[in-house]
Amino acid sequence: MNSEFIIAVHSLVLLAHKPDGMASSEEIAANVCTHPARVRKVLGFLRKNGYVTTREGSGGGYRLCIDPSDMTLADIYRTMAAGAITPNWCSGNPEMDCMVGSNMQEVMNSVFCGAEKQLESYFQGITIGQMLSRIKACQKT
Amino acid sequence: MNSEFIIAVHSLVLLAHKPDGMASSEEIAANVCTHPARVRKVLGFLRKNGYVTTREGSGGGYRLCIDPSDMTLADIYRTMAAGAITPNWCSGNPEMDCMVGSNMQEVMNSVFCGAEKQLESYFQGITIGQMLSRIKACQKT
DNA sequence: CCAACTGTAACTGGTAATATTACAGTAACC
DNA sequence: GGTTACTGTAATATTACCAGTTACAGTTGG
Repeated sequence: MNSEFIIAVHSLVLLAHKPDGMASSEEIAANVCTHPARVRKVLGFLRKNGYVTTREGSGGGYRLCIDPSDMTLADIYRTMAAGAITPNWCSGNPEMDCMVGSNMQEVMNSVFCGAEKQLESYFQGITIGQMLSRIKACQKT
Repeated sequence: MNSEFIIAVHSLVLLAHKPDGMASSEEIAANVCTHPARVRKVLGFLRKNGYVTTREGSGGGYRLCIDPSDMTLADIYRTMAAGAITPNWCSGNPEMDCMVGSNMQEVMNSVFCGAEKQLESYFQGITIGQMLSRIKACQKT
């Protein structure tokens, strides 16, 4: 899976956890363990999709603008990592004489298309709010 | 997805399609569009898992030794690409003070563990025999 | 012995992913 | 109005991974 998916999810959970729902790219980067520039890039995508608002300038940063229980991992997957499990490497070749070799790409494609749908429906069942609950549950033990 | 998974599936479908169920690495490689050495490596794994038998020496090659309708993509996934969708990149750090940053790895891990299971159950419903049927269906149109 | 294979390991080159740097633009605050 | 603290974005290392390739030892049939 795409690391940008991870960064997006982690950032949103962090924002959901903060009392004021706000944080700067530097603060998020320290928590995620990556570079602030990457965080800005990822959260820029999330802004364009309406999941966070940003404020530039001093005292600025990112703020969650959707209820954490209304945002699922499927939303984030579609935004940040659609097609991530479909391989970029292709076997066979449609020009080929052999029936197997010439049609494998198409069949393989339909298989992974189904796999994507399967994965999305799984992610559909997990919200940012639930992620936060799970984290709290970890903490207690 | 791992390209070795693709090569494995393609090779097995090809073997299932051949009347005598047998082919050399060179023949398979030409059909898959890759190098014979890669095919030998992949089919070596399949041999170790009991899906094909090999014969070295002149006139040798690979032969399917399981009924195509008994072999599912899930079997191949577990052999060739287990953990393929779980990211190798980790956010957060268990040593961290913050509750979110310190527990994110564990929670993210459980999420992807579930995703793997979901994917496997999808692959469980697709056999090599069905793949071959789908290819034949493509050919007709 | 020779030819045709498999089984492996090692090396190469290209490409994708991550980290880093840099700087223009913007807003708060004194 | 200047300074400080941010975002937005592009460009540039740097690293890691992956497919392709080569090479050669081992095996088998003729």
